[in-house]
Amino acid sequence: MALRHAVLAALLDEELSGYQVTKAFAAGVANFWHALPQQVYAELAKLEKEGLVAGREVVQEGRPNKRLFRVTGEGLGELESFASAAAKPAFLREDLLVQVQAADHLDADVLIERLTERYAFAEAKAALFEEQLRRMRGGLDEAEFLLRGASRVGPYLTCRRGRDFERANRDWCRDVMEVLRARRVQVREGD
Amino acid sequence: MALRHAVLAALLDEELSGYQVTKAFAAGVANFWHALPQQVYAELAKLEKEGLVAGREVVQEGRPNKRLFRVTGEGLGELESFASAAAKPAFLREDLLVQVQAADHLDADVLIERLTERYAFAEAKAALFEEQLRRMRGGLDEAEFLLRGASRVGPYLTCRRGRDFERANRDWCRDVMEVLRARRVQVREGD
DNA sequence: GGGGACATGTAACGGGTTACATGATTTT
DNA sequence: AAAATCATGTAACCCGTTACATGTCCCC
Repeated sequence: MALRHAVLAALLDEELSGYQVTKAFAAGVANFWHALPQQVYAELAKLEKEGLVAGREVVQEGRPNKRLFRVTGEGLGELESFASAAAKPAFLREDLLVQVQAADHLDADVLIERLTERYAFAEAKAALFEEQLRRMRGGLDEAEFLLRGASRVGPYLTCRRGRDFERANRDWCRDVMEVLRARRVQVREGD
Repeated sequence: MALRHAVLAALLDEELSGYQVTKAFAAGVANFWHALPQQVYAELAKLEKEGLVAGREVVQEGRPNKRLFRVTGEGLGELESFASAAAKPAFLREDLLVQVQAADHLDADVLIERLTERYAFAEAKAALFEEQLRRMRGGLDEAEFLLRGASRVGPYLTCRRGRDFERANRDWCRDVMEVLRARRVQVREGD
């Protein structure tokens, strides 16, 4: 039941529409949680009914009207009690890990295709995160920003975790490919 | 729908009972997937009905009888076609990330408690993985084992990913705590 | 005698994913 | 003219989690 808290956390620093929240949670750039648009809209409706967020209609010209949401005092309380309870650690749950687990029984070429794809994805996502971090830092170097920066450090720290996660995925893909290629050569020499 | 493939992958190298598979998937040490006992038993039943695994009754003395499962030719085919399709990349989905995202609006002490807990958990899990890796390597150093080792490298490579994931979690917790503490001091100086 | 391993499930619930739906406006 | 962006949902399904259930044997 952490989606509700993720949505609340996303709304802490600025008033956003459901659409903007879904963009923050978009598959490619989600830095601290992931959710589909349908989930976000449903969760916002629930949160509003419970008084944890408040929405206001904004009439627009040239594009559809929208509803902007902000976190209420009760909403912040909900987040506080969420942070007071022990967080459940997450597990790695990647299709690719299952495939590599079976590596010794599968065709190496097929696996290398999968690893190449994942490598590219991880590289691209890490670059996106890196770009976001650069923008958040502004002109400051990281230590300076984290210690004395005026802006919020929470989003920066979660984004950094996202970047490092994808870097680790990238490096792992690279290493696994190296091993598979080396062993394939090994097998040929053994013939 | 990757649980079925995770179960198949777990059975590739040895015949196992449902209970042994659940142990392989146990929360603390799951190196490439995570599943609860109920899921494993249900999945094994389905896989057997579909002919992807074959079970045989083993009568035991002094403890309950058990059923050992092995992957059939069809089961291996299923895994092959699974590996042929593009794997969906996973997302980080950690309660703690949500909590840190909201760090600037929450009590630092409470967050540091959460981070300390997660740090200890990550450290312990990384150590477990490291121990497993050491056992798999036997006497060989890693490069030697991966290149010329006779045993299966798939499980080793996924376990290494698990270890590095938890190390990254640990280091991130450490860094975040450092930032929160430094900024707390900063705030006091600003008074 | 109690707790932990061994061994295998059923049932209910809730959250996440997939598919579908609508409609205006801006960009290519 | 087609595709992408803005903007918001409904409905069905599957999977994962939580809670509950049962019984033996071994070790402290």
